[in-house]
Amino acid sequence: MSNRDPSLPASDLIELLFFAYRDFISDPDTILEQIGFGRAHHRVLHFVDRKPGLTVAGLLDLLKITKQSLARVLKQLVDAGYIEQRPGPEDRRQRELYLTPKGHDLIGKLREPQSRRIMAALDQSGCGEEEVARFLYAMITASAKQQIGLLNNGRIPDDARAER
Amino acid sequence: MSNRDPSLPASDLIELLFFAYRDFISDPDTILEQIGFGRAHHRVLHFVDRKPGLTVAGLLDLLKITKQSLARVLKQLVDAGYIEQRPGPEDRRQRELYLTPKGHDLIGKLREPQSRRIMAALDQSGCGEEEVARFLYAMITASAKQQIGLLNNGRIPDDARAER
DNA sequence: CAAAATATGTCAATATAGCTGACATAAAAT
DNA sequence: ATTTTATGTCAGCTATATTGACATATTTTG
Repeated sequence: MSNRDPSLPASDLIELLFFAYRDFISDPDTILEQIGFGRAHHRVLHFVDRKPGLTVAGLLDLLKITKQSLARVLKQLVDAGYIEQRPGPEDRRQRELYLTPKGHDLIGKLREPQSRRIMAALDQSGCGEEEVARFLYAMITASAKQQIGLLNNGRIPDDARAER
Repeated sequence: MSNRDPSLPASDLIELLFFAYRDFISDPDTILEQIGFGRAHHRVLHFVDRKPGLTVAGLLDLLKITKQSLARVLKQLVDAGYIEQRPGPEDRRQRELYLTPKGHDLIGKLREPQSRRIMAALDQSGCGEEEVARFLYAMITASAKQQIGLLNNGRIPDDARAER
């Protein structure tokens, strides 16, 4: 009954991933648009929230973009009062990044529809959160897994360790 | 032990989805870059492969981009011999789109690393393909689900129907 | 201590992929 | 015959990325 090429399994999943991610990412877009921000701002807010005190270099490493690309976005976030920069306590060249209350508020609002969509999908599909987390974690390239480890202070998401 | 806000569950999944999708999409990017194409070309090839004879309007609807945005990409694909346009048999204003052998070859090469990554992730995570398909399908907005139905000739991916 | 390396910021030019608006053409529908 | 539809195309705009060059403050190193 399937019209899929059996020599290329997972072809369905390729397409589902495209649609799922597009719809998933479109939720916060509406909110961002209203305040003149884009996805780039969202990502910065997300990671600074996840790792308060993250440095500019750390952020660049996570986002895998250039300093110049980050500069504009970060400046807008700082100027608009969503992010605060503090000189690093050890190394005063560094700028540690922190969310302001306004920043916390925004990332919460952006997270809300995405969280809601995920919870609904888990519910409808009958999949467990750890299960899906294990799959997604396994989709990630090794080098990025390290970064996730750092974000989680060494804690690996759920039980991805159980990789036989 | 988690540093997650319990009022916002699925926060882990939000991040995992970001990394997973980024790495997933980066696989074909390398191949595309070598021939001067981008992700937009990939998407067009994918959907024309999935639904041979797709019209321009149908494609616009799937991609949710404007005619003007598609124009450049489609022209390049046609000019370079990856896609063939034929006037619609019923309505001669329409341009039905088909992959040429060269187009089939390319989409196959683009699909390969993605397919490989997915299969490896299913294997490592111990998740079943249908399970993951059910979750991803549930992540998709209702209107887009209809389009997937059309692509599959009415067949709903795996058993997403079993949505209690 | 002087020199080199590092963390960050900034200026300028460029590319890609999207957008809106306007208008053209051919074919179909009314 | 007129209007609507499917498609194509021109022009200009935006967001987000890029590279290269250079400036500044601070830390590290010889």
